[in-house]
Amino acid sequence: MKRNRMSLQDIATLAGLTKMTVSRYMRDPSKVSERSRGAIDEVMRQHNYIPNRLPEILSGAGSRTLGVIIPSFRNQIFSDVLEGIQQVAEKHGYQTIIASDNYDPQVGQEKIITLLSYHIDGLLLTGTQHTQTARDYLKTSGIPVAELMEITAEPLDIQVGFDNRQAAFDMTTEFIRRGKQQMVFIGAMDDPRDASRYQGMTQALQRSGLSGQHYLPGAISSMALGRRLFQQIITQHPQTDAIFCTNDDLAMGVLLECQARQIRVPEDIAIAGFHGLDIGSANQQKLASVITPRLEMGQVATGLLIAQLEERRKAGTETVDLGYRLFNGDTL
Amino acid sequence: MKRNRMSLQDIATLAGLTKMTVSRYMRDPSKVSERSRGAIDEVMRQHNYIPNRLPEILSGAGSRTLGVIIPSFRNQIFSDVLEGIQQVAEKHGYQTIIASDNYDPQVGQEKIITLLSYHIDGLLLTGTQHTQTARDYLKTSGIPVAELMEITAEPLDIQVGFDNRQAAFDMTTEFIRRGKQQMVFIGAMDDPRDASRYQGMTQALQRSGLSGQHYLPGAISSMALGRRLFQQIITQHPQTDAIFCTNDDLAMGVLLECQARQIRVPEDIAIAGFHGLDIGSANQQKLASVITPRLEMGQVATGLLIAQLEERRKAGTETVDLGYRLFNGDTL
DNA sequence: TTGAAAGCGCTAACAG
DNA sequence: CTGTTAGCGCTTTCAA
Repeated sequence: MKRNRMSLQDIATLAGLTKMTVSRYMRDPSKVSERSRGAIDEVMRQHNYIPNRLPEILSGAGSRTLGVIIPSFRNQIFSDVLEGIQQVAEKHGYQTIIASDNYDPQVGQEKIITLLSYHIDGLLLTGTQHTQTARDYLKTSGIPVAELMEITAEPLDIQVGFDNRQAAFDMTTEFIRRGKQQMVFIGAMDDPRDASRYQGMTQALQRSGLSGQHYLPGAISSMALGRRLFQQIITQHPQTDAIFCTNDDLAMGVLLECQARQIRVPEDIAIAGFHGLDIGSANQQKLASVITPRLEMGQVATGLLIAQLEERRKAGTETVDLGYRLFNGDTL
Repeated sequence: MKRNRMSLQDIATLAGLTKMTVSRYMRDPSKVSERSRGAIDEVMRQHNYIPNRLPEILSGAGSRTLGVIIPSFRNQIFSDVLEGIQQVAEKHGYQTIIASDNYDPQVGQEKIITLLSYHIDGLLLTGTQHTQTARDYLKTSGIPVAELMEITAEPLDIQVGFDNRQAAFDMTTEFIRRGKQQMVFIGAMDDPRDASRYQGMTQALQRSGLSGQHYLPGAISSMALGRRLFQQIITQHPQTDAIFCTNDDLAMGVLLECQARQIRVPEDIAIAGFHGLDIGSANQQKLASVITPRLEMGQVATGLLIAQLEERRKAGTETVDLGYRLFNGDTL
């Protein structure tokens, strides 16, 4: 019932050896004599020794720990990415320390510094929007960084994502091809991904001499939010014939509200979402969406990050575009 | 571009002081002279000093870090709990290290030991099913542990949850009150919560001289899974008139499949889910469900855990039952 | 107000 | 095969 945990020294004393022998045993039992092994085995079994990773990390060995910062836990998108990260990290024996920044680069900066103070070996970030201070710290730290979900011209190190702008451009083009003319974009937290998607839509519209509206609630997406926003939209812009949402839950909310109002989808109003979530594809009337590789982004980014760490090469920058797929469903 | 990060010593040398003075400055700038303060300020600004938390933690101060183990990131239930944990941890200046055990107590045991080796101050676990070895390590470590999502007779320290069995009992009673006789329970990963819920249903049925079926796919719940299982159920037990699911996504899958098959809900088949997710309550036909306090469980458990840590009292065990609410919706 | 010494628990390097 | 020494970078304590 002691306040202090058992140390290697304690084990060694109990086994009549020095901590060095016990240390060797821990890393590779075959490196100590049969005799010692038995003695240590016995003591260990009785005392639930908890290894202490800190001294080793403190003396400059790696920590086999990756930092992860996501905007929010309450968004399935990032849960999927996290799952991918965990899978690969676990496979390679890496721990993860996860923090969330609530979509705020300033908070993100603090989290980055905190994670660095724990001696993480590498860092996975969402998006490419970081404060200058954060960039400075990251450069000083010298650890490899992976940015997920977006592709930009200037990766810090590793970048794994897809082209949000192009995806929205393509989906919008599909709306137009089907004769829709009065499009509205519904965003959520107004993060850079939302912005790129809106930009893509605008560009596609412009190419056809059209223009569109947009709603940026600055809130986390949900079905309830989608319903609420659609009520607003249909009042303010009754001529709307197409709605493109930055997330499938928003789009499902819109779809349900259309059903409630006897608005025909897609004849009166066409709807598309983003990400290709279960919620949309399992629906009776399948939701059109841009299917994104969320799990894969986590997996690939973590794999590349660990590869850099293991090979101890600080390779040049590396960008992987995992692409996306348009799913037309029944709402387009 | 050095491989080694800057230490307090380095800063001190550059500022013409000793590391002790810089250390004091870091904790409280008013504890050093105006002169020193200026010198340190200046050096700091130029070098992005990253504090090193390890030495302090190593020498026995707390780490202000909590460990968290959840079954999976791909289940909104735990994302909500996580969010609650993060909110409170952040407010009190605590970091979290999060791991997932894929619903496997054996994996959970490993994760517990790993987290302990990082000197966490406290630990939040999902559920109350732990290996004996895990229990031994936890006791030896002496840190306070919070168990979430369930209420049992023997908490380790803190337990924050609700009565899964009673909740299912109550919901089943409601089914029966409405004349349903042929109930089927759909579980997911067959974790102890699933088991308690199934038990609650069985008890309520027995009280009325009824019995029920159950399906335990051993997979993570999803709408698609719900649809698939319902197809099986309706084939194998065509007389089924009520379906109770351990999660709302499963229930929504069932509901959609009913719609596809022109089965009237709730007249032909009544449906209820569990947790009260957006997906069910935002639906046109509102899904009956047991509404659970997921965010609150995370918040309350973390608050209690931190309170114990700050007061340095290893209080006796503490159990908080946050309850649940039945929502009858339109499917009952 | 500042400095010097000791120590947290481990492992790398070197000896025996 | 096993032991000894030194050191990672802080903070605590004691001293000046």
